[in-house]
Amino acid sequence: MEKLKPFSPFRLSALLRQQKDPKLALNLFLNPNSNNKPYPYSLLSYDLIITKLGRAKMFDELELILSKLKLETRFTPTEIIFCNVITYYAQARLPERALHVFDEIPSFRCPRTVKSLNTLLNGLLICREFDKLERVFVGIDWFASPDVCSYNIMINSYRVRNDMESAWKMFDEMRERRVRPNEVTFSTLITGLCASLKVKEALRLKKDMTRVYNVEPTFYVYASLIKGFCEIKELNLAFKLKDEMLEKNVEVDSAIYTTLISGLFKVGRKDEVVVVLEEMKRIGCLPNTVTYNALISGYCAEKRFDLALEVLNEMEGKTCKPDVISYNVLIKAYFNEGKIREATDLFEDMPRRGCKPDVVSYRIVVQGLLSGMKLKEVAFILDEMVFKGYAPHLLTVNKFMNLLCEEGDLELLFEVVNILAKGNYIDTNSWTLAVSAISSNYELLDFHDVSML
DNA sequence: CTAGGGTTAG
Repeated sequence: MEKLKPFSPFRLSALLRQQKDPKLALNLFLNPNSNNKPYPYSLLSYDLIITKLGRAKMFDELELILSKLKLETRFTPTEIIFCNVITYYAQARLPERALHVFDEIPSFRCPRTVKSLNTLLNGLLICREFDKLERVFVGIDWFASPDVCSYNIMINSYRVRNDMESAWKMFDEMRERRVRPNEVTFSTLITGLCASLKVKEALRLKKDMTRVYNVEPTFYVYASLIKGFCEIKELNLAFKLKDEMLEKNVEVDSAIYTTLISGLFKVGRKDEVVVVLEEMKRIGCLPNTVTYNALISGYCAEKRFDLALEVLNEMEGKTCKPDVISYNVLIKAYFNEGKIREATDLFEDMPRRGCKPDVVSYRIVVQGLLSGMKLKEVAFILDEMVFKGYAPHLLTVNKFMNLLCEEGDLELLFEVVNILAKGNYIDTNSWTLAVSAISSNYELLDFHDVSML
């Protein structure tokens, strides 16, 4: 085998940067030369390989690199490297390892600041480790003095738990400690208020943030408020906020417009939807697939299947193609209206139209056929589903098997048991039910193989 | 990659 050529540290970094495969990058990193002299790695090459291994969740290999880095004496690693590692562990839901990395930072001769502390706080929030989060925050002064970002993470941790009272306590504490709230602080609080439908209160806070704290509302503030007002059916106020965004040159994107469109449908003002679409066109905001899906969903709710189909067909000629959700919405709506034929036709047409049905599509079809008492068809779809490795919904399975028992269709029940057993999709209760139904009546079945039971 | 948001299916 040809020996690997030695690389200069500069060349090694360049090669690492362009190597997409993390395993090959690791090989490159570990074997940069053919002689046995210690290799003069650069900090950049460490940074590159750590990033690649972290993104690939190759944590054992990452730890190996870190242990090498710990022995380096020619330079001091930057704190940002450890921030990255903490975040990789957090995203992989490994809070203990994230904590461990934080503890180890000093042993790399790297000073720990509020930056890595905040990364750790946010990592614990990502992992939903609220107790650990609180414990770190309470002892925070031992490491560093909390800044506005630390407080924002804590406020957000209470917001995700719908504990706005504690969020406000944090807000008070930060002011006592002379940490000035910023636009993130207010958008987090406003989002929390809107989520608990205290939209008017949220609007008041938007006024106060400018008047009292001299912080201008951001895109995030508007997005939350518009959603909030749509939810409480105050469409006029939602539109007023959108106009204010345009006035203040805060970018209005298609998601904001989509919120407004679905809001209009919800209050039965579907005639105004076209006006919104025209405005989007006028200001150069292109509707995306989600916008069109909102239209399909809205028209379906109005039982205007003709219009919904029109949108779907229009999408097929556009750059934003219909996705699996477009079809699922329409199929579900057909079933709800008892239009079983239309629903199954569209479902079966999906592959030809270039869209693969997903587990949700199958669940919708099973549920729909079951409601329509198309029991043989349910069994057929279940078979296809199990073959594709999609898990049927447990409650639907139980309902179906119960129904077959009640109907006394033991033959079909037996078939369904065979299908579902392949994917191990039968729970204990349904097994008991099926076994007792079939075994107490097996002489009625026109086949004899019940050995599998 | 120290912090925040909104849209469509189940």
